[in-house]
Amino acid sequence: MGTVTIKEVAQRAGVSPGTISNVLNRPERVAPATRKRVEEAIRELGFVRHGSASTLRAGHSRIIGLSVMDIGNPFFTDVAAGVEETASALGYAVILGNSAGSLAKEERNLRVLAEQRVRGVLITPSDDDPARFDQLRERDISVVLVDHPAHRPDQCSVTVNDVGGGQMAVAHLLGRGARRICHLTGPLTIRQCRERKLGAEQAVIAAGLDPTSTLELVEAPAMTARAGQQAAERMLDTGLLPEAVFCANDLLAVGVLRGLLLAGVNVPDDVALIGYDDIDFAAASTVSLSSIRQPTYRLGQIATELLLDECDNPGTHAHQQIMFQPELVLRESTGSPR
Amino acid sequence: MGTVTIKEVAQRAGVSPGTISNVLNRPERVAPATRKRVEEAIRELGFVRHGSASTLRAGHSRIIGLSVMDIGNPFFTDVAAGVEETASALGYAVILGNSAGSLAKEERNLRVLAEQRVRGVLITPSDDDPARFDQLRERDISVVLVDHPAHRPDQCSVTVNDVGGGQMAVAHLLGRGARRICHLTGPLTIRQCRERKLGAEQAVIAAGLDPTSTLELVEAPAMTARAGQQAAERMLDTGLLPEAVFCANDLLAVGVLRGLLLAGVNVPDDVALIGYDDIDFAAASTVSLSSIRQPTYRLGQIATELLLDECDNPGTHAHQQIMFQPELVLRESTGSPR
DNA sequence: AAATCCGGCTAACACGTTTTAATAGATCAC
DNA sequence: GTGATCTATTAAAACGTGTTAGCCGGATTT
Repeated sequence: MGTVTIKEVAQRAGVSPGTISNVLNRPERVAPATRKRVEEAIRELGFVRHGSASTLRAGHSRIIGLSVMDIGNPFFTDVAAGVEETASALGYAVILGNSAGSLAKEERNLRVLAEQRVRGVLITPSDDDPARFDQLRERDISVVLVDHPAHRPDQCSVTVNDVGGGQMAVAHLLGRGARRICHLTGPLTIRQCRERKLGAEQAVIAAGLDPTSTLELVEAPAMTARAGQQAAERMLDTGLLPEAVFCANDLLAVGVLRGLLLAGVNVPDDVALIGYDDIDFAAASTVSLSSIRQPTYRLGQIATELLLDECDNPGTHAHQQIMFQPELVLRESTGSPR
Repeated sequence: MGTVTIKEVAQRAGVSPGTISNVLNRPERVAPATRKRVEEAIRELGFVRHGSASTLRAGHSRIIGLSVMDIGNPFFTDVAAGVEETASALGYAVILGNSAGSLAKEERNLRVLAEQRVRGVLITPSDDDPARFDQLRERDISVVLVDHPAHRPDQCSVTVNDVGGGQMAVAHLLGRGARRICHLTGPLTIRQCRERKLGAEQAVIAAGLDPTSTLELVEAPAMTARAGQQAAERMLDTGLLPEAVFCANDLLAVGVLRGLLLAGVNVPDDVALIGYDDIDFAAASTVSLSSIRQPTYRLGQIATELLLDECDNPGTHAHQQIMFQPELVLRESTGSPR
């Protein structure tokens, strides 16, 4: 039938099944001559190792789990690409789970991962409760937090400095001479939004200015282009436009841009505009968008490397909380030449 | 330690391990009273089934594989979301593989999936060679093709009518009175591009017009916004703008839009513009973009349902080649009110 | 009352691999 | 030439679950 086992390979090569296993897992322990014979038999019979049997005996699989909050968001997609490529290069497969912001779905995904006895889990948690992960770690499943800081020292995490990103953005606007800045944030229940806002405030203070008069906060109900356009329309209604707008998200920024351009406002001369994330579209917009770039792909890559190091070298592994620095990308929307 | 087995649950509930297995797999065969006792024991001990042991014994897993061409493309992301959600609801996990257009990576991904003895595979193949899938099917792994037509009647596939989509787009432009239309396509090695182009030509013929004088073909080297903008700049250089442009892709269309607007061309009054895919950004663009919408999420959903039906009911399953119809979405770039 | 049936449960083997302890053969020191 | 050391291989025992055949006791039939 379709299923050819280690035993048949052994018979074909004239050795015992144990030797086949050695060829597969510790090739250096087997004499070159027999190794060659075995490899030939494997090819002739089209043998492929039964991963489940392997996992059952070894106690752990060569699969890692990845649970993200929103598979539709380019940020997470880029992270996922980094994870997939890194894991694949090291011989690991990736099981993908999309929690879609729902805790119930996240729980269910983690349960599936536990059933599969995955080697480890990468997760961008929906909330701040660390209890769920302990449940996994009791089962010898390593966990690395992605885009979320670890609460405990014996836990790896990979994040990007959101406070620093907010600071950069607003410092840039201040440097261009803006003194009445609007910060259009997303829901402040989102940690990233809170920190970017904090960074914005710090930049104002660092410049020796008064935060309350310099920075006006507007909280959008969602981080979408539609919400951004609505926010822009409300600004226009008040009659007093800010000199610059810092959006917590490129999608918001794109919406604001559209709203302003439709009303005949000149960007960047009347109002300067900067977003966050540097999604592909930021560069392609009618007025190309200045933004804060995050090393998304690298985020996934490093998280995966940390996870697999923790799995493969449990003795020497040192838990790390890595924080990347974002990068200011200047384009037309804050007055840079294209 | 962390690992609690069926045996311990059995002891706790005062039954044999076989009964636990029955509770998990055929609950109706066990008396309500004992079932309740077992379920309680499971909860108390925090038992979770060992997926690999289960797979080994049962001969198949509760995992399906998904191999896509480009995880960064919103089209595939949306398909993946449909797959993930549908599979998850039916108790299946999804292993994600990104072939990134490389056949070698695709091969490697399929190998990993074969090792895991996945229940089935959803794949958007990089080329037209059907031999690779036969290799899987010999191992009792079902295969459903996504966004690619099946060559054989005993093979399921789910596609979207690309010829029809091209037809719709150009018919709409003709209906607005355009008689000099530019079709900006992507590389014609891509099947989808070839078919959309064919549809465009058919629409012209159906309107009783001459294809060669009505439709000008421009082939972009890539389907990106940058390539679109460059194409627009070349059109402007010639001095003779078309009355309308049909792009094989929204990203191309966004680039064209940017190029035209920067040159002071009015869209849609001077040049009408329509894209393909209806990515989120199409609606958010400065001049919102008319486009051809594909039922991406549903594509993933139906493909998954077909696959699991083929797995669970091998007797009654009827292989199907399903083709969805795309949908015309009208916005400002072809003159519709916003 | 004996024969039959049936629901509910158990015992035990099988799935394909990894790993440990043991074996046989070869090499080496003395 | 004898015993010790080392190398290449093997036999056999796990890993945790699913499944099959069979057992037991009570209910139903004749």
